[in-house]
Amino acid sequence: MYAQVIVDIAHSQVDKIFEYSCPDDAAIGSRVKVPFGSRIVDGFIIGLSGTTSLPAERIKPIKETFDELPALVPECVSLMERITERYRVPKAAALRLFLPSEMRLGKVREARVRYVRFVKEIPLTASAVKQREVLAFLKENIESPLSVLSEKFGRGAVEGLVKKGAADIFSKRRTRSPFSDMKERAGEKIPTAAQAAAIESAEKSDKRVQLLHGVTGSGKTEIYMQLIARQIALGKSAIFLVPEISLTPQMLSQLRSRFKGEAAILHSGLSAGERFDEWWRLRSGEARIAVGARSAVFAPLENIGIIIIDEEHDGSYVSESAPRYSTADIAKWRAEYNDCKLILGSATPSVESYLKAEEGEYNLITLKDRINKKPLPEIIIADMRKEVKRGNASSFSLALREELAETLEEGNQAIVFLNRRGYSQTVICRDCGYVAKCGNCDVTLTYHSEDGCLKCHYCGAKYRMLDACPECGGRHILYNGTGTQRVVADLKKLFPSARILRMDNDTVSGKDGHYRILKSFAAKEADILVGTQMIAKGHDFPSVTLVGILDADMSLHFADYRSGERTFQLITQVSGRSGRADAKGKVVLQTYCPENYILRYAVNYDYSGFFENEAAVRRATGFPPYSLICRVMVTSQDDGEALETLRRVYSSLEALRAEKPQEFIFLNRMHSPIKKIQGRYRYQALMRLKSEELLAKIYDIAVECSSDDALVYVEENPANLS
DNA sequence: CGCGCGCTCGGG
DNA sequence: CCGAGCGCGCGA
Repeated sequence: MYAQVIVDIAHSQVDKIFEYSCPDDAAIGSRVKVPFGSRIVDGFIIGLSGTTSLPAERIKPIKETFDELPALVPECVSLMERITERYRVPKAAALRLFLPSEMRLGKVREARVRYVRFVKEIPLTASAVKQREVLAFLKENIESPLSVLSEKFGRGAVEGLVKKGAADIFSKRRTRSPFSDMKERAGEKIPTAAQAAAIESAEKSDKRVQLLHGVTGSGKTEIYMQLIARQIALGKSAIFLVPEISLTPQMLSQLRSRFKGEAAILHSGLSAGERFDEWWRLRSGEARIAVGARSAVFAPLENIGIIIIDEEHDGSYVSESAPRYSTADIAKWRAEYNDCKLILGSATPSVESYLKAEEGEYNLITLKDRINKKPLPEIIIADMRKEVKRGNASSFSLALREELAETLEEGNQAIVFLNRRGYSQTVICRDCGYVAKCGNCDVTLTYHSEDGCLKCHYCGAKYRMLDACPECGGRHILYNGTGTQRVVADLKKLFPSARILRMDNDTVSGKDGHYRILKSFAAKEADILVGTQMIAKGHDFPSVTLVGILDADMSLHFADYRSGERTFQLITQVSGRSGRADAKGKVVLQTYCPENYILRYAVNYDYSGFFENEAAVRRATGFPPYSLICRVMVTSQDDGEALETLRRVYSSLEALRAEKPQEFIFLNRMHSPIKKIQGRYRYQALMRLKSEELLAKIYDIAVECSSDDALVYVEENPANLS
């Protein structure tokens, strides 16, 4: 028997299939060790054959096979081919996506627990009191973990018995089940009429992809649960994807209570061992529901009955390192392979997805009401220009202050949202205009009051706060712009007795940093939660009746074709946090341009109005989804090398344009807006293309121009152009 | 990717 | 004449 093997070296030069001889029981998908040149490397069997075209003397045998069950399910081979074709990465790089990283590095093995078991009765001397006790215990219980026995009777007694042959030690695989200590809530709910209709529509539709557009609080989660439960009942498996930040304990406990051990959680908060065990539970069939962020789309499941992507518009579904896959693409391929439905759910679908639904490619399912027709919170616009005129220079409008006071008085909770970490955005010298910047990153530094230093939000570097301007020596240092830290400080002054929590990248450290904060807020240990982006998503706080959005304009003025879409999504998502239980919710939206059409639609919860307008703008200006924006990034530690590489990239692109001028709407090259990040210089070629036709060739150019000194990569419709 | 081979250049 | 340095191609 011969095996086609991909060696686990992600490099274009060894990106080919090698043939080895193997035992007849070898299986496709197995991880193996093979001799390769002068060394032994890991590899994957992706095919088997009885014959080979190579001369027998060149064929070497596979050294060993790793797992009793092939790590890759058969579908992986076809997915791997699609990934390599679409994103132009080596086969090994594509295959690596299917394994938890800790498995490849061989760092984690299965966790094993040693057990002691009863073998036979033996005579014991009168003095062996402890051993007699152990033996009696074992006869009663047949087997028991070694650690338990050792603690109870002492290690010596146990070992004595083992030596005498009365007991023996063996080991069992242990599953490090995360969240096993979580309280379980009530199980099944009865779907509302609207939910039942949505479920039926999704199941009956003849379209592969279902776009579930439901306002915040319309009960999408329950629909997902029901859809999953039905597939599980049919003996199939399911993948449920959520943005990393939505993997809250609430959501996990809901899944656990509903599906018990059938659900396996894959996310970055788990320890390596936990992730490894959860992964194997899926692979072995012990669990059939994979829940997780982006990478869980590669879950080792067979016979998939449904794939769900919640908050489908969320930016975290695009990988930011090679291969820069789009989760929806992979999910579509898997849905095709398994002939099952893909559900995209959101309160604010991406313009791209909604357009596909309108054009009939996706089936559109709409939930226009909250559960029990609870009203959506009222959004009050606070015109900050008037506040300034009125002499109010603080970050809080009069309206927000009044609403905050009222909320606190009533014993309810409030969320204050703004999209800036730290205390103040920039530190400027008033004398000469000097702005403090990071040495590695060409980015302005942010002042953080708690440690009294300047931080770079791109590389995390810390600098000492300036006493004087390094340029002119002036001592008039100005803190410009407001961050979360400052908002907390200001709120404390306004409401001295209020308990305030802050949640942003600086306060959520470690494995369960943000769970701790959210849990504490949910337990009403604080009255006001101040935070960035990360508080916007899917959390359910029944006592929150007020949401303040401090700088709704911030994201609006970004030089990005999606800034309107993002702002709309953000306002809708954050507003959705208010008034989820019985009390009526309110939202105060502070802005300097209340007449902006995006804000108008957001205030009225008018998604279709927003969509029609936005789509018309995109069509007229030739922006995605009516075109494809493509950026080829070049980065290098050496400025000259980066520039030289960009020149080569650009001339190849120009050659491509000469071939197919009608495909290019636009092509240019430039410095990246941020010239340096983490010590690497950045240049880019930016283009707008009519279609995806030339994408493969552009990826090829990137691969060709990439070298040891300069990294070249392609981004499709990049989320930001920094 | 990591290795070995062979070619080239420079020192003695 | 030999040893170090580098580019290339190979691995099954």
